[in-house]
Amino acid sequence: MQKKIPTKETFEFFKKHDHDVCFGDAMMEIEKHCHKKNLQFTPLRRRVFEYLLRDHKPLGAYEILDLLREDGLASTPPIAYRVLDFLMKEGFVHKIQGLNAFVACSHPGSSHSPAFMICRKCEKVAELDEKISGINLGKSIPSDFSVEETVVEMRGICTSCMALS
Amino acid sequence: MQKKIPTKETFEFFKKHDHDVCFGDAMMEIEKHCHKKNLQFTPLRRRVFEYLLRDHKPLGAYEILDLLREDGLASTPPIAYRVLDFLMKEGFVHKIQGLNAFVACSHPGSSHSPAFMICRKCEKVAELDEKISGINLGKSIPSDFSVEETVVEMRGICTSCMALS
DNA sequence: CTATTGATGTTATAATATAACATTGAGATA
DNA sequence: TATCTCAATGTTATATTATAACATCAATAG
Repeated sequence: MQKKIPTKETFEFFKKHDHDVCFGDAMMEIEKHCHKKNLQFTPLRRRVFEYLLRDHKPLGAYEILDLLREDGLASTPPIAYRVLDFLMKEGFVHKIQGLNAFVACSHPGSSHSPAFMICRKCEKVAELDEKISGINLGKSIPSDFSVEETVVEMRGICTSCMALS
Repeated sequence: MQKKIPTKETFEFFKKHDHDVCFGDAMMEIEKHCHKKNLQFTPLRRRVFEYLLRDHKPLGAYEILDLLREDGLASTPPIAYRVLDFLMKEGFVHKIQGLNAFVACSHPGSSHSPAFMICRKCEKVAELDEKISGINLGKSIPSDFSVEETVVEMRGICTSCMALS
């Protein structure tokens, strides 16, 4: 059992937030999830998830491999892709299609069609869930198509980076 | 000058539509556009655009290169990517991020944040404009991010393919 | 005519991702 | 204990997607 942690608002990621809480929260969630589903949250999986949680910047598979190599771990492509597949399948990591990169999920558990805001300057990413974004694609589409999965990505610039220019 | 062609509804692409009209319409548009902007709609660019217009299936860059090779034309990667860049820049082709593939735009001219419905079975793609989709991301996002570009893709199954199962 | 420019052509390589198979280690079971 | 099984990890090779850098060519502006 862990202490209750205040809900964070996703779109605050571009501002300051308590990242230690954020990090610990996510770790706790994935541990709980894996325990419940009898899945192995192995050192390798933990390590990769840590890289992704460090800040809200997406990492490419080969960046992850570089980090693994620095840490003296195995670092051939399948290693990274397999771990990422696992983390994505369990809903703790998303792929950012527009960047060929991977980012830790900010709302694990909440059933989602995530939407991402990607800052083109700092490259950080914020994830919006449907309630915040007001986006719900499934409901807005024509009747001759049945949606199974959605990708929503917005490129732009975040307030912090805007302030710097 | 050309005869006025009836507006097509984008989401009818998964059903039957008059593809000759559709094709001719698009060709006319791009010719007009290039003439107006004093851009060269060269044989190579025309050929690639034709491949993309043939049906509403997205083509990968290397598929386009195969078609060029079959047609006895130059077919090294930069050829395809350059033409695709041109067609995308002018708004007549979009990239489908989830497929690493390219598709002819269905609403050239209409200022858009396109949304795509991609059938996982027949692999055809329909493009929705904001009015039809009811999607308008720019308006729904938090105030600490300024959207410059959006990617919206829906994977699923179209009526035609649904009917076959 | 020659200089510039945009388009195309060519060679090489970078970046991203997967297939196929080998090894290991931690339970389950005989 | 022995060994079976299975998921995870490790390894080798290769497929797929994309770009960098530079060469050529043809139209046209000066």
